[in-house]
Amino acid sequence: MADVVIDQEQEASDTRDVTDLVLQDILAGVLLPGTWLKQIDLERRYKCTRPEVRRALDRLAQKRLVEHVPNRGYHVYEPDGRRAREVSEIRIILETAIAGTIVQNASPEDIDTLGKLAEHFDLMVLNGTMLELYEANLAFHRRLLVLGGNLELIDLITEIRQRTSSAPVSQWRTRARIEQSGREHHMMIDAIAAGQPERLKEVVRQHILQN
Amino acid sequence: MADVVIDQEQEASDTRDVTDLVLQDILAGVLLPGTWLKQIDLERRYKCTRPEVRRALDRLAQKRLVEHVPNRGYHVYEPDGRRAREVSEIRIILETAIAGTIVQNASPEDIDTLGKLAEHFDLMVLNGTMLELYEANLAFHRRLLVLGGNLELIDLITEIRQRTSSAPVSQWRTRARIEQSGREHHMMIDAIAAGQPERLKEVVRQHILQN
DNA sequence: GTATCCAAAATTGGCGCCAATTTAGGATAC
DNA sequence: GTATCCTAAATTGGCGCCAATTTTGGATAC
Repeated sequence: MADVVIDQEQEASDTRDVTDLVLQDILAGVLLPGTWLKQIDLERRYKCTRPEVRRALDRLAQKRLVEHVPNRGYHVYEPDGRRAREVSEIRIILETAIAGTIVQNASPEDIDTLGKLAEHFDLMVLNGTMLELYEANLAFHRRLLVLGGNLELIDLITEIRQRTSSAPVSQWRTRARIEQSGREHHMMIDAIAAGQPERLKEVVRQHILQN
Repeated sequence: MADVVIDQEQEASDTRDVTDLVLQDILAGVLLPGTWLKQIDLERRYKCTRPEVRRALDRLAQKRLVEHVPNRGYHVYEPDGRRAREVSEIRIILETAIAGTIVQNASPEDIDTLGKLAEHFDLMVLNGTMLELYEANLAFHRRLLVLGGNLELIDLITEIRQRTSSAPVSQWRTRARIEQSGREHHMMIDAIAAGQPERLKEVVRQHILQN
């Protein structure tokens, strides 16, 4: 397993927490699975102190994005096929479960908003960075879930979604797949507009399985 | 909001983590909602150092069992009706979703094991402490979920189950309700033995709603 | 040439100190 | 007697040091 390579210093964006910064680098594929996260490296990389690094690592270990080996350190989790499959299954259960409510609650304005977010995603596919794309995707799905009316569920899905994304590169590698994701977003909106919950469920299922 | 009252010192069980100790005291209702968790108090109560206390508090805050107010401290979350309802809804979604798989996978030995665990729960209703009862209940449900075949799902349910338990006293207050829980466990087993997933789902739904 | 052992360097992780902020209590003014 | 301000005590939380453990590199023996 390779160590963290500090090739370029990153601007200290003081507003955001170190935990988020590390998390984003893992999700963006900058910190690859298996990478040992040495405290000194992170300290320099994110221009922060030792305790901050340790807090971040502990939190990420709690979220099971990194593994903690006592007296050895922390390293990014290796992709686990079984686990990824199980998380997908859970996501399908949760996200299809509220499809009915979403279809019921969606007003024309909501559908319009979703359309804008889907188009924003398409735009980021062409002109955005990996992170912007990731966030555009998150924004669309978050807005969709809001219509489900269960705030706790949104947090939960956001959380478990991060658990699989420890292999972001392998999942999002092909442009064709990303473009397909964009099309599926519009298919979801169409299903909602048509008032067809079953169709929405099917698209969501495919969307999660193909990610 | 009252502060932590240190009436009796607790034996230092060195094997277990401070986080778990605080967690259990919250679940057991020793640390009531609203209680301010002062670092010095916890330090003395659990015979541990300052950094250990802080790590525990940070973890519990991540799990949203306590709330962190910067420069003020941490306090146990007040019960939130909306949130409790939403968590119940999520639990119903997840636990009924795998009912079919559970019925399919359950062997006669599994049913036998479940029966023993259900009986153990009944026994604890009579002779056990609140914590033992809580753990007996957890053991039964965990064994049940194992039959669902999704390990990730078990962890997830265990996790979100803790989120509502911030009001353990109000939920488990009456003995009648606890005994009803015990009966429902047996009803679940019966439904599994009879190979009736729909009946299992219904019992699970009621079980969660009445908790 | 390869395996083993030992020592030095590096890394993790426990712990306590102290500054910054907040809270409580009392003195003063009205 | 009550409200306001100010001071002192208490609490949080940032930060760095140092011991314990692990890893690495090299010297030695076979």
